[in-house]
Amino acid sequence: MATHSAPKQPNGLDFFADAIRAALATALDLEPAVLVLERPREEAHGEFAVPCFRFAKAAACSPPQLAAKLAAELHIADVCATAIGPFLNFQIDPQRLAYVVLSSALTADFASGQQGLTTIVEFSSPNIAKPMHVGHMRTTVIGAALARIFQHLGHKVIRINHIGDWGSQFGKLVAAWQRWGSEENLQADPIAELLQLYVRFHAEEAADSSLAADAKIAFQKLESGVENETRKTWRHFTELSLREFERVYARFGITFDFVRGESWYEDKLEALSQWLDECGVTELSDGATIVNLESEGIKTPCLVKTAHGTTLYATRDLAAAKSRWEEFHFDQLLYVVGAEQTLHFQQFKAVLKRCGATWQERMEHVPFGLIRLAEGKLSTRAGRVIGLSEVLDRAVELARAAVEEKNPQLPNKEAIAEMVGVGAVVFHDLKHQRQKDVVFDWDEVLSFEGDTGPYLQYSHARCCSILRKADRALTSIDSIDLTLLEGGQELFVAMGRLPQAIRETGQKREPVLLAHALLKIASAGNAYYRENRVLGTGDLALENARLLVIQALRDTLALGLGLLGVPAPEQM
RNA sequence: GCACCCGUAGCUCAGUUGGAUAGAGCGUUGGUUUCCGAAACCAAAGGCCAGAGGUUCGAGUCCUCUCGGGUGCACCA
Repeated sequence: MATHSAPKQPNGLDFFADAIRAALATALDLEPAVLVLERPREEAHGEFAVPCFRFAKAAACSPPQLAAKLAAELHIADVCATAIGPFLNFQIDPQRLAYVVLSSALTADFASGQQGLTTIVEFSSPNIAKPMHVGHMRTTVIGAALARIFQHLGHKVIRINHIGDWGSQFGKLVAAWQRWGSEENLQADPIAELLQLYVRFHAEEAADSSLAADAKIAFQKLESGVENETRKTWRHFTELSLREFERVYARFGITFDFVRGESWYEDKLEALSQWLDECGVTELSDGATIVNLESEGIKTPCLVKTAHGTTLYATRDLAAAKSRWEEFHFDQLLYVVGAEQTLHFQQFKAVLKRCGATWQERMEHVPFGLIRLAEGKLSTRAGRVIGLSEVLDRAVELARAAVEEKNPQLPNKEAIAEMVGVGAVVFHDLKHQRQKDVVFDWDEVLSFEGDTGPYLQYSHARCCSILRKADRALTSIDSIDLTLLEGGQELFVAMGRLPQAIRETGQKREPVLLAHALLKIASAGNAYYRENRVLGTGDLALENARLLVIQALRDTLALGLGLLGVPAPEQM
């Protein structure tokens, strides 16, 4: 399975990187693919660097000698090679760099690719009957960003929301509902009522053993497949919850191709059990059905059925995986799920491996670190939660105040505040490396200055503002005199690196790479239009040239923000 | 007890698959607005990359151990 995405035409700095790699490969008699172009530490040294240490031995000379030799021998169009010690640096002709980067940035498929790969991203996956809290933020935001990025890279992307709508917890919920439920409260605020029931169940469970027994029976009734009162209640809860989730997704601008709860795979569970038996991997242990995984180096066996015959999380995930494979024949299936479930994914992949399902290699757990509060781990039961809507509301509220203060004359301030607030929250999440735990800090999430979503949005809005004031049709790049552009090198390089950043974001499943590439672009952009005034210079040719840069910058920021899921208002 | 993840500036984080003098933001200090938007820009100060060994031309990055934080380890999801 290929993981690299080749753009239709090398764009941005890839255009030069490919040429450099090809020339270097010929000179060193190597495959271009093995040559990794690095970035010189000093920007003044050029756009690309190749340390010559590893090639020196084969060339029978010292690294500095090799670097010097290659610098003298290589002839690459519009690229100048120089040696500094053992480092071979490449500088792109500024004129040519500006042309290539600007023209690629102005095309709709900038930094895209074309591949027929099918990528499934499973993300968000909240549990019915509980509110979405900050803990759901990471999977939702990271998953949605990865999905958009793979789509941009040319994959056929299938987004699946694997709603937690099945399992013994619903037996508990139904049992609690039958004892204490109030239809009136449920209508008024469904999630709050369901949450209250859930919390109460756990509070009273220890003192009243009949509760757990009732819950067990309720789930058995649910799993029996027979239409009954229990099932009706469960379906009602599900519908109410989904409606709540939809509201949050709408604010994030997220849609799914399939909202398939665990229950969707209900009728596939029996066949799955049979399949596991046929594969000869199941065995009984203390009454439960398990798959021993010691042969795969995993000590804990995978439980696929409880002693009282009900299915488990792993059972349903196995059924889901198999069903997806049969339906989509995916090239990759990414599970954007918290790192605390690493063992679960190792186990259930190992089960499939034991069954001879080679396609399990295409499945990948994309783990992320926990969001914790300063007071400790999030806990729905303990009431230690911050609702996702609450976070968004507070961010929007602050954004509203900021807009009111900085730009009171704007029309549709409310819509802009929503975009800024949501953008701040989303970007804050994507700014962190996936695997690291995040301590939730209101001040940080709600900050609009520095390395933040609103900073990127501001840069974008500034470009929009300049273009709006110029109020003219953009001249074609080929009729523009790019020699008039003196500065901007840093900006062009930053923009030119976007294709690589997007590619790597996909390969490493790490949105922080794109986030940082965008910050660099915005920062270089802010410096650019500060130093190079666009309008009112009295030189029309110069204005048009700079306007083109602003247009390319705006398009690039809009592209990147769109991929991350940060809204890009034209004014703010 | 075993396994996995994390430890970089006062704080929050990057660090180009092992390369050149470790970079941003916040905060601190100082500067920039008769000029396309100051949610911005410019500059200064701030580091024994948790600690100790090892691997090699070269280590924040790889290996081993120690310390500190987090997570998981059979009928929850």
